[in-house]
Amino acid sequence: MKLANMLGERFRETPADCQIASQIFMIRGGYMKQVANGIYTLLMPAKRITRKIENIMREEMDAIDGQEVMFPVVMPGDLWRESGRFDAIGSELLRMKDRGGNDMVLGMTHEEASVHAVRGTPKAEGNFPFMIYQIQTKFRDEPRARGGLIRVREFTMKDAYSFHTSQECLEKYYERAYHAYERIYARCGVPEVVAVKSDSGMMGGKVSHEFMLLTDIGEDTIITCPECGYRSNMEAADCVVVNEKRGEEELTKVATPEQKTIEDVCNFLGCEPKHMCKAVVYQENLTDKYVIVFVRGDLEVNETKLRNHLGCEIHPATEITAESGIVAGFIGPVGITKNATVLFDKSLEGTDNLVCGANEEGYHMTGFSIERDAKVDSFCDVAKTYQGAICPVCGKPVISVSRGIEVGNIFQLGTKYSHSMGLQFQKKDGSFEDVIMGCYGIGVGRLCASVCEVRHDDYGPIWPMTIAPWQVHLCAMRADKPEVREAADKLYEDLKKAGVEVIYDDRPVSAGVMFSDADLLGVPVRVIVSPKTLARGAVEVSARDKSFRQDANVETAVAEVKGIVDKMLAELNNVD
RNA sequence: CGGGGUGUAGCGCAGUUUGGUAGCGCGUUUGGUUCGGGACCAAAAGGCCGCGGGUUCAAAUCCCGCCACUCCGACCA
Repeated sequence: MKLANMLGERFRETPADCQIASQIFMIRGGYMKQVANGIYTLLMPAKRITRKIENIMREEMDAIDGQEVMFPVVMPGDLWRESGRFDAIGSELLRMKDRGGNDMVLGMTHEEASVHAVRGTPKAEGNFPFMIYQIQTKFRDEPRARGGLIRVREFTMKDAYSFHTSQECLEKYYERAYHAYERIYARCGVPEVVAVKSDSGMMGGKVSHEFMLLTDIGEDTIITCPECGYRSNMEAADCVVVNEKRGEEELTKVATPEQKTIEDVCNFLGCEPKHMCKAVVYQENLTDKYVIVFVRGDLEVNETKLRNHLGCEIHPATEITAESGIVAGFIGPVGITKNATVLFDKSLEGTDNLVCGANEEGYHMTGFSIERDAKVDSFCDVAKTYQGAICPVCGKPVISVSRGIEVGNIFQLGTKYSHSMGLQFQKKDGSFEDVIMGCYGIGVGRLCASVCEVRHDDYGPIWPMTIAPWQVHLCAMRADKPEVREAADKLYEDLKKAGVEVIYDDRPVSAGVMFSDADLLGVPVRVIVSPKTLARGAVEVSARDKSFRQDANVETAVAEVKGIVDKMLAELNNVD
């Protein structure tokens, strides 16, 4: 490909709307163009990268016996009614009507389609397990797309669905998929991607993992234990604390006028946040019923865990009415209203001598001891863990909090979809049972942008050889000189003949322009032909990551460059 | 969905307070001189000033409405 003829403009200045490195470089480098909020056209460089990522995924899915299929983008609403998700999912599911007035949906995930594809034909136990996958467009009407390809509304996803006759079989296959995922990330040049325990959310099912690339621009919060290797998404992380007994005191009501927040009360009474009992008020979405969560004063509520504990959607209380008996700012466990669900987080277990609200405007209690003063049937785990908290696995107080981008996930779905949609298999004794499912997804564009996020310098991306848009960037400097033109043109043709992917820049531009465009395209190997190099019978071969820079003889350069490319490919592809 | 910001040439921006018919840098085109990290000189092309309505002799500028993009938050397989 000649750079001069390639569609896509490279910019010197950062477009105003770009925030993060991958977005800046992919816009500035002419990889893509935004069409609407969260919707992009991928131009040649980005398309070539994503095609290579897709092919790696294909190879790894095929290697675990996946069968590639293609589900429809547009599906009848009735299919989604079968699983209950037509009504359960909010407006990120784009709904529309066809000419006959029938509800249709734009696919945001394909569990329903996969069950539809599998069911109908009676399946014998012996036909299991199997996995089907596709690489296809998804549309999710995100409330807030941002960050270039990291979070978009329309994107390409590799999604896979496996079908089993037993939990053991699912677990065995889940392990294989997990391993295939590790290979995919390693081959794409980001072996540092880690799997973390995750919340299953609307997908249903129990066991699930997210594959995370740790970086500060990530939107997920990741909990890791450097001692034992425990890793979890914050949403699913257990919070473990130890409370030391302080010695019981008498429960006493004290005046705390206008002191509503933890900080206010601590300053006013001279106590520490961890010696307070904090109340956080939510409401159930459907009923508006109040939910009061008591948690240790220095901690926060993990709303995902709370949602799972209650089994319903909740939101922070918008308006607390007088009739509710809830005195905002002064809520405490003693004499708490009956008009609310009251939960105690286990961070309060074993605490004594705390400060809590008195359920009366302008008053708090001191000397509150949880076992003595509150009748707690059971404590639940709904607190957010924190930096330095106790690891729930090894027990050491070394929990670390960091940020990550979710570049893939795997779920043990169980029978959620097979049961609701009538997908069963026939056992040897002739009876029927629900099929057990797993599902496995990776966003292609997000992975591409994520790699850029962690593989770039000040001048542009540094693409790993396996997914680089081209393998070699050939620069002809002073192509107006016949000897340069001749040598560079020949090199271009010979490299192509040798099976090397080359982007060829023979434009009559200055060295600075040529090099900065090459930096933006991030091709791992650069070959420069110039009067200077030809004078010594050579071309210059260098690495985008600056790991080497050397001369190659003009006559033998093709074989040498091909050797370098193959070596770089092999280093990434030879995983475990 | 709540709160901010911005829409002027392909990109980055000024002009809006105080109304007078649009400008700068980069890029693009042409000619010339340069030539290993975003060169220089000269000439040129390129704009329904987001859209609709209003006020006015006159609107990029003032008023009303809408739309889009964007940031923070809520939400998120």
